[in-house]
Amino acid sequence: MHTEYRFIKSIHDIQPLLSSLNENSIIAIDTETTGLDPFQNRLRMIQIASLNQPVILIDLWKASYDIISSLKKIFTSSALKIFHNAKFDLKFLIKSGFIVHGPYFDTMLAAQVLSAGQKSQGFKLSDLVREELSIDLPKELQNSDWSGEFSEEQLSYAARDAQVLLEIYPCLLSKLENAHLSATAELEFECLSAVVDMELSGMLLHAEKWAKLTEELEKNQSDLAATLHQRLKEGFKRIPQLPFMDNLNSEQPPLNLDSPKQMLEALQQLGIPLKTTSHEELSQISRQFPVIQALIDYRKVTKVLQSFASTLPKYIHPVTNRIHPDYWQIGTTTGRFSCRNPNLQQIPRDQIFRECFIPSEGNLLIIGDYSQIELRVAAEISHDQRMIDAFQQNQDIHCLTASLLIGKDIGNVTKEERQAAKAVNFGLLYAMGARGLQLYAQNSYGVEMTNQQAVDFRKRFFEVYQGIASWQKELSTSRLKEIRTLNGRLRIWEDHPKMTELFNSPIQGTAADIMKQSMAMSFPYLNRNNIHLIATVHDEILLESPQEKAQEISHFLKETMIKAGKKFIQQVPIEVDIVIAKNWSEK
DNA sequence: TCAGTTCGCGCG
DNA sequence: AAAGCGCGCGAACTGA
Repeated sequence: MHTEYRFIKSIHDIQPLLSSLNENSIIAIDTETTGLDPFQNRLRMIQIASLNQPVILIDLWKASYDIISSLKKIFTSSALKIFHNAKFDLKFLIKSGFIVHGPYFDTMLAAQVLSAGQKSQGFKLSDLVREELSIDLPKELQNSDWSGEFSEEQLSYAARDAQVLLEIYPCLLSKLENAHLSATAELEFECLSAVVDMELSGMLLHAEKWAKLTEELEKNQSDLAATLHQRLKEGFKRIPQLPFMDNLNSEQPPLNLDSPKQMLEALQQLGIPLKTTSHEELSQISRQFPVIQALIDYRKVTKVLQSFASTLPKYIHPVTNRIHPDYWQIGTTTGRFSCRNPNLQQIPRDQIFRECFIPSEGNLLIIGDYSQIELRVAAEISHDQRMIDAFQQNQDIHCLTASLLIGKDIGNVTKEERQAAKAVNFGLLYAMGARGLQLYAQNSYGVEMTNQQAVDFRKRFFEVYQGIASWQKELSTSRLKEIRTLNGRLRIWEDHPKMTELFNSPIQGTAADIMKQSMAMSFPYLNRNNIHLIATVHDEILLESPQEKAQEISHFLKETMIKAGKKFIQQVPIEVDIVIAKNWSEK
């Protein structure tokens, strides 16, 4: 494959492209950098492809002032800008001082939207080119070095990567239209700037506080390990013929407390009836066996220690002193974000962890949280009149469920009853069984219920919320193999889906649509005011704002989040809780 | 030995 | 008839 290109030497070489730009222009942009980290590595080359023109290549390290200012004009023009994984290029462009304006078309996001959750790989540029153009791109230059002189081969590959974007774009565009996925893709593209800002901003961790916390947890862990050993030993003393006895008395670590396999074996030998050592099974018998409670306690602290406490500091960036995770816009089959390196979306809720996430000097956090968004979406989608009425009358939905289930006046519902109803609401919405409900209520909300109670609650729930019941009934008899969110986001299954997945997908997915809409809608204003998005956790947005602007910005965020919700949800009001805080634990 | 899988568990 | 869904991560475990 040969690509015509022009290596820009002077302002005259870039003039044809610049002067041909208008609001209908379409350009494809790719960049080459000296590495993957926008804070430590440098943007070297920019390639721009446009219709009926050779690809232009600009060596940023040698570009004159004139060329740079031409580039600035190109990036802020209203031309459609096509990228593959725009997030990467945009981060480098912004760190290099460029302002880049949409509209964007991201070929990677487009392909992911089109795949509708059917595959998790195969979104590399070369994959798309093979699929859309039936062309096998020659192998990428292995570890290509973009910090020295360019070879002819490097230049030609660089140009080619920009050129093919222009060629696969119409294919992807028409596929999106045919699949009625344009709105979904548009929303993803409109989100891009917000996601870029979020990754560049990252979050600030109070490192000293965190270190102290880690120390305490480590002490805690060794105490709990000792307790667990002690309890195991006590158990085996009563059954002295068991082989583990010797082990436990020796100096060597008797058995690996972290090994599910070894623990299962040991506990079974103690006569404790277990099939696995999952928390679910353990929690049921923790009262009868002190050793089980000891294992649960040990595991809890071990988990947070190895997953968070000891690993998080490794992610503090040497340049910014902040943590910059990777967000994946289509990291999940339903449309939610996923987050990695580290996954800030699963920092324990416990105050001792979250209070370590703080704003920088002179700033405050603004935390916006959609209230019961999935239940509101469910009411909207299922048209359940009782649930819709409840939300419209601003009733507490969990109290309402409690009062309806137990036939009590809504004002007399106790805290415990509300907790139980919360479990019922969230569980049964996605068709949890009675057994599951019972365990879920216990584990998530500390609510004891008998199996019979769970069966009754389940029955009552569907009598009371008939709209939910008939919506589920309709779906489960439909034999559908695909389903959409309220923004038209599609999920397709290869085989017949589990009903539970079919129920959950449009609800979780619509909530994700709303979150993305709110990010897209709020970014331009935030950006103008120099306010940064610093995280998003499914139904929650975090901003960092100078103290003196916080009031105004929090008001704006709340209104924008509600406005975003209203775009998809009309029958039910959207509620957003806003907090201005000195750390992440204040919610 | 090492890549891939499973278990268990943190979050929403 | 019965059925929680969506992730990422670390350690243990499996298989060639």
